[in-house]
Amino acid sequence: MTTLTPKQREIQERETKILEVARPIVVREGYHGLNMDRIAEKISYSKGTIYNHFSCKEEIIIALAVQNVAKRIELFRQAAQFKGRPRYRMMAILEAAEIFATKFSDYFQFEQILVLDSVREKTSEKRRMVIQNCEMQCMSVVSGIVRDAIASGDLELPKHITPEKLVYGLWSLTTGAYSIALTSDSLPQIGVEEPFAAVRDQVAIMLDGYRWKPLSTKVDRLEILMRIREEVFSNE
Amino acid sequence: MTTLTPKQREIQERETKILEVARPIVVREGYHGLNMDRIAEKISYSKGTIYNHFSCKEEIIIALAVQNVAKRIELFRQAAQFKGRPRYRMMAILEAAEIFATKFSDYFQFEQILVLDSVREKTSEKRRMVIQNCEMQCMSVVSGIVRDAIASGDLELPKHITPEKLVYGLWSLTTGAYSIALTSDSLPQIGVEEPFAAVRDQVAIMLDGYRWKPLSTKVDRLEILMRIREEVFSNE
DNA sequence: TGTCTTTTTTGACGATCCGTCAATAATTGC
DNA sequence: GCAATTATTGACGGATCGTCAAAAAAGACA
Repeated sequence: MTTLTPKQREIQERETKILEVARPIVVREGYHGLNMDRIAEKISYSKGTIYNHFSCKEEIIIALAVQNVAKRIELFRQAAQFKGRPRYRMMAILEAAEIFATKFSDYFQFEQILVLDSVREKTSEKRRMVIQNCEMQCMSVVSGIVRDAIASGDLELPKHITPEKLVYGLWSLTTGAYSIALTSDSLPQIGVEEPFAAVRDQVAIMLDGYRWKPLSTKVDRLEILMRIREEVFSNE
Repeated sequence: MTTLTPKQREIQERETKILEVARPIVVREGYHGLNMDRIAEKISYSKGTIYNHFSCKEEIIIALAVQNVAKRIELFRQAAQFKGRPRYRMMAILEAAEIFATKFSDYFQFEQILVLDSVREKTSEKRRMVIQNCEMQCMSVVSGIVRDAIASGDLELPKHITPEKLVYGLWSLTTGAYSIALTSDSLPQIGVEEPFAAVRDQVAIMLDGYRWKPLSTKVDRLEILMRIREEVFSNE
């Protein structure tokens, strides 16, 4: 199990190497910039060998995405462990999402490519499941916090709204905002200079809409944010 | 100006025809399904002729998007004319966005293709500007409603929050939600069966977070929604 | 070490699609 | 009706994909 023949090691290292070479190409030149001959040349193996690892270039792109999702879960789990009331832990989650969006911004590019049906079609069920699974785990961490808030009395949801719907709202707001911030030219034009700060405000307002205590008006949000950064994400 | 030679008419009609043929291909088979030879065959002209109209296939896709954006503005303008307090007019805007997302769902597919840098790069500045311009007009309709609400005393924004930031929040929330609803498989799995209804709830909660009067708790939202549908969108 | 088997690597190849352009056809102006 | 202009055509060169038979390397075993 643990012992590998030199050959097996070589193969494994080569797979890493392929992804290492592919990543900056996709990031800098997008979907069209990536092509098999180019990778082959860069890693000094023939094209056929790459096809032994990945059945098509779409598989390489989804593999790059897979490399990142584990980090996303890790950040979310760390955030959830912040010592404080559920609403503060939720603020920590938002901070985790922001760190992920900035430090691993590659990921959003891969995701943008992968939402295209014509690309997605060619990827393996297996890798697609890994990504979906991670997404669900993240959401489950978040809905856990919502449930804690309900249990502690800090939050009372309207009748027909489940914790999952709240999570759907936050997920939509943050991913929508990050994707607009990354791709749209209109934002600075309408005077939104710091999209991340703006998102934090919007989320705070949304949680206030739920009357999730303590309300943002009663709290020094900046101070909490600093504590989160120090206590949970000092290494990021 | 108004009179066209038969030849000019033919050319104009052919351009329409190209888009007519291309649209269902892109919708059904995505970016990769669309190719020039196929269009040429379907419209019974040679490939070269298509290149007289569009410099590349990316231009065809952005032209398809352009065909729809006018409708978006129209829907938003209609919505803004709803007779009632600003918050109800904002609800009408949300209804407009929902109608656009359902009746013109093609558009979101085109948009998903067009956010890719490698695709966007090949499109003309001119068509990109048309789209951005429409987007800005829509946002300006919405921020107009926000200003009306402030003027009438129904809404008071926190110090550092501009009407545009509020619009950014709503824009993020709705586009994020629609895009997740269209592409993610996780939604039904976590128990969110009716994404559009969920979005309406989330927006209501967000506006409550702003203390935008009348609060959703004081109002029969369903009744207002019915009135909006009847008075403004009965033809949709 | 030598030989046979299995696994891995290779790159030439066919297929597809893009975008061009010189040759041809149609239209317009006079 | 003829010359000038404009539009159409499809063969072509170029890029890239993914395959596969042949060659090379690795492994098994005496």
